[in-house]
Amino acid sequence: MPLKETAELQTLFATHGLRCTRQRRALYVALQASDSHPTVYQLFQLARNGMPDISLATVYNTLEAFCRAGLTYKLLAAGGNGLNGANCVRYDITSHDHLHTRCSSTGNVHDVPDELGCKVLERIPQKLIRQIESEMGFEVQHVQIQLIGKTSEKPIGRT
Amino acid sequence: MPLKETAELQTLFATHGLRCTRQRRALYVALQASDSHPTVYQLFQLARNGMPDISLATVYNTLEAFCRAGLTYKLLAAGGNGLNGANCVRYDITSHDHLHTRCSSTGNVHDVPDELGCKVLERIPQKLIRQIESEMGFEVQHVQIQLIGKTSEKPIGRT
DNA sequence: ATTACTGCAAAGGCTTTGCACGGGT
DNA sequence: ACCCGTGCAAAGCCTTTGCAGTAAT
Repeated sequence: MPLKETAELQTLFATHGLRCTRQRRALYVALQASDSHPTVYQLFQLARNGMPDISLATVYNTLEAFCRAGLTYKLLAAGGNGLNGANCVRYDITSHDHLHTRCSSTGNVHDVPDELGCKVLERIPQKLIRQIESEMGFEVQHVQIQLIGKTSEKPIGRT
Repeated sequence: MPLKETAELQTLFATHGLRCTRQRRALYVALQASDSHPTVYQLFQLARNGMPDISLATVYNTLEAFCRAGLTYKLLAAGGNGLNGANCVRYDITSHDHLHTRCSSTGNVHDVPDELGCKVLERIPQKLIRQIESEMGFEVQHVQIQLIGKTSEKPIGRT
């Protein structure tokens, strides 16, 4: 999936009732270019590279708007801690199920390449999912698989 | 696995260098009795039922102590958002890999019964995991699978 | 008797919100 | 021209920490 150009983003945003601003383009592109599922603050830093006066509040607002529009979704334990439902959010842009690795030391999250991730997902029988749904009274919409462990080489760099 | 009695907890805590206090027993039992992976605040409320003067700080401290001792571990995106690494923690007491459901509306987390969860986990070929490890430079320690969706009946109750 | 643990309260840090200005439509 | 989105700053809330008293060993 190639990076979307401005014109394409214009259409995409318009379709979802969103205005096409510099900040939103930058954030969308940053999200799209990353396979590490940045946190709000990481996105803020990324965006500031080419846009020094962007506000952290804008990042929060924009990502919330993206999610409302269905352009992105919250990853991991979004929905939080039972009080204000506000914490520990990472954002993701791709909508198909895929695998993540998460380093238990740094908390960094990365995508597992699709050709490998899909093979894992394929092995999960739909029949079992249906069985879980009926036994638990739960309707499964997505499957998230995280591999928890440690980065053994190739340190991530930034941080 | 039956609920642990006080004497048993005494031994367990001692083994891990922890003192056996009322508060810790209550929290450990609450965690053990729950299959919904409570947040700190939920545990606080549970504990307050039989112990009205327990402090929220104690819940935080105790769970942190449990984790340091290896009695519990943090679930989901513990390790946070890149700034203070402090957010969105849920706790779990069982140490073997298992599946969770998470309601995208309420954020509530529940265990999938082992007899079903294990069948899913068994279907993931170790060979694929090894391949991911070598391609990504990552050492996999745990596999966490979450089924994201909606509770279709049996609402959880407390908001 | 020692000292780890608790409870209280204050501090710290992430996230959200109100408001006026600017930019997109 | 309209009004949504941005930026700033303040408020809100979760989590952590310091300290004196208490309880476990």
